[in-house]
Amino acid sequence: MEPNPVIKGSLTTIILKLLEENRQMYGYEMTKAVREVTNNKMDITEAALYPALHKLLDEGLLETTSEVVEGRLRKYYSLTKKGKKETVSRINVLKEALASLDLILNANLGNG
Amino acid sequence: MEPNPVIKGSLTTIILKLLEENRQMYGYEMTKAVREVTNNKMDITEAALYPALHKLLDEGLLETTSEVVEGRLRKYYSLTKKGKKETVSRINVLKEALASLDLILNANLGNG
DNA sequence: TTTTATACCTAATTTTGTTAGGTATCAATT
DNA sequence: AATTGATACCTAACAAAATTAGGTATAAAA
Repeated sequence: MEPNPVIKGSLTTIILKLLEENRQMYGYEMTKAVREVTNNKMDITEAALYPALHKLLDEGLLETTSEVVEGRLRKYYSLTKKGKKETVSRINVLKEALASLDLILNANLGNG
Repeated sequence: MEPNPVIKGSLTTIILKLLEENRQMYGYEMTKAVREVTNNKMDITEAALYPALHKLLDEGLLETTSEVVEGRLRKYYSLTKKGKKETVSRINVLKEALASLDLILNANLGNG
């Protein structure tokens, strides 16, 4: 059972959604959370995740605090004020896009 | 009302889906069909569409026949045998990915 | 002591779509 | 007669985003 591909372009919105529901999370935790809620059907690779997190930081949507827990570094991410606004907006955009895609995949498109 | 972004990676599957329900279609017709079923919310640009069609041709999933209708060229695309199989598979993969994404966007992901 | 899980990361490449055009026909408007 | 809008095909340069394929390091378990 190979995991579902991450729908391209949705990764940053997934991150924002996770942080909307959790005050703070670290990267590795996000990968586990996604596997858990999707029953291991979706796997966020770290090679995609970390650059995405850094981009969201650059855009001012996230901020970080670091901690050492059990001898290992954890970099916690949380939404900035700007990030909270943007999250609502991006989730809506994605949901609308998904609704359109559902129309195409499920509607009757035939002429004959 | 700006159109929804086309979810990246879904374009070729959209094309295959259209051709699964219509024996043959030409490119321009596909752009109109998508606008119609999505109430103008999704717009497939021709600059994305034609390269995607050519790629599917190269993969042996589509074949073409050309016609001149009212003085203008129409290049009709249809699914090959291989294309029909692949269509079923790709639609399933996309639907599963969408289901996982729905879980993330709608599920309760919070710990606190 | 080697493997598994945790935890961070980058570089090169590929895939895919966007931006910004181009060509040409036909019908309708000015 | 000339322009505009719809039809109908297309490409080139670029950007965005993920994949492939690594790397480093700690701690726990086998």
